[in-house]
Amino acid sequence: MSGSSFSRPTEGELAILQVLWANGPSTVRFINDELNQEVGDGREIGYTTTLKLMQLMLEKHLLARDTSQRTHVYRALISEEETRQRLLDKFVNTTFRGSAMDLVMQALGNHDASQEELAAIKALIQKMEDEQE
Amino acid sequence: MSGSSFSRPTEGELAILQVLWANGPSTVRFINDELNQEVGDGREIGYTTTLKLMQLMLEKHLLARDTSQRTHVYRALISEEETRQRLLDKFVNTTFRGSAMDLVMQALGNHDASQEELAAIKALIQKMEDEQE
DNA sequence: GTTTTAATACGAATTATTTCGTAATTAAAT
DNA sequence: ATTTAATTACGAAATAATTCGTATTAAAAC
Repeated sequence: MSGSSFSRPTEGELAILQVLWANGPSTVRFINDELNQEVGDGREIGYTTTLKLMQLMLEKHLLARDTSQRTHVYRALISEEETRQRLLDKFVNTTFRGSAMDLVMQALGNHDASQEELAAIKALIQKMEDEQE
Repeated sequence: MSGSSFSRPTEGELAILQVLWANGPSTVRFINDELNQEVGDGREIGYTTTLKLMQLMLEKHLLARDTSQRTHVYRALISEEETRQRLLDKFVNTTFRGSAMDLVMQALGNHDASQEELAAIKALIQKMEDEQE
């Protein structure tokens, strides 16, 4: 299991995947709109820029598309879960020298967690401790 | 506080910073050796490649150097803590849609944590709950 | 049916990052 | 002193990622 070989998505590719994961199969137009309405500096991403990137992602087998209609509908070929895990592993290695715990501690320490969130984490830890024996 | 403006280090730059953070001020030779001895594919990073990158980092004010000796000694101008936090924020936003808790849960879930590590996290959570009131 | 609008395809320019070759310089070794 | 080895400086090539212009085509509006 898990020996696949798709390249890690770049930042731009990831942004597109996020839209697809959040909204399901979508057109280039929709994705480009979504990317642009993320309030920011004012920089606009051109339509053909998004189109080109998605066409490249198609070649890399990150996406597939339905071309039965004139307006093509794209969908993600990799899951959010798998991608997150892959990027997380990489991030832990490069930024936290491989220590996932250091990352957890820092992520916890610098964000206000709600009561519920803390409870969820405690529950997970409890479960891990139970399984540990 | 904290409104500084250094650019996020690239992957290559980060690797160099890691060596400097771990070993303190170092020469190009030492850093290049460290980077290469990370067992891997066999790809060797050339000495001048590392040198050039470090010279560029100098211009970006990521590093400073002591040129009193023929062999220059470089040191990091940004802290590991600050850099980790900056990269972590970015990573949470791009990969976990801003949810640090999602990241924590996934990082916890996919690594075997030792008893001590779990205890440390529990202690931190306890502290946060106490402070929450 | 003609015009307008919107989509795709594709090449190429731009920008960022990494890589290295070569020359010049300095120190060390012989 | 001369040779050898190591270092810095610097330009430029190679690679990766992003961006966009323009031509073409298909549908929709008129």
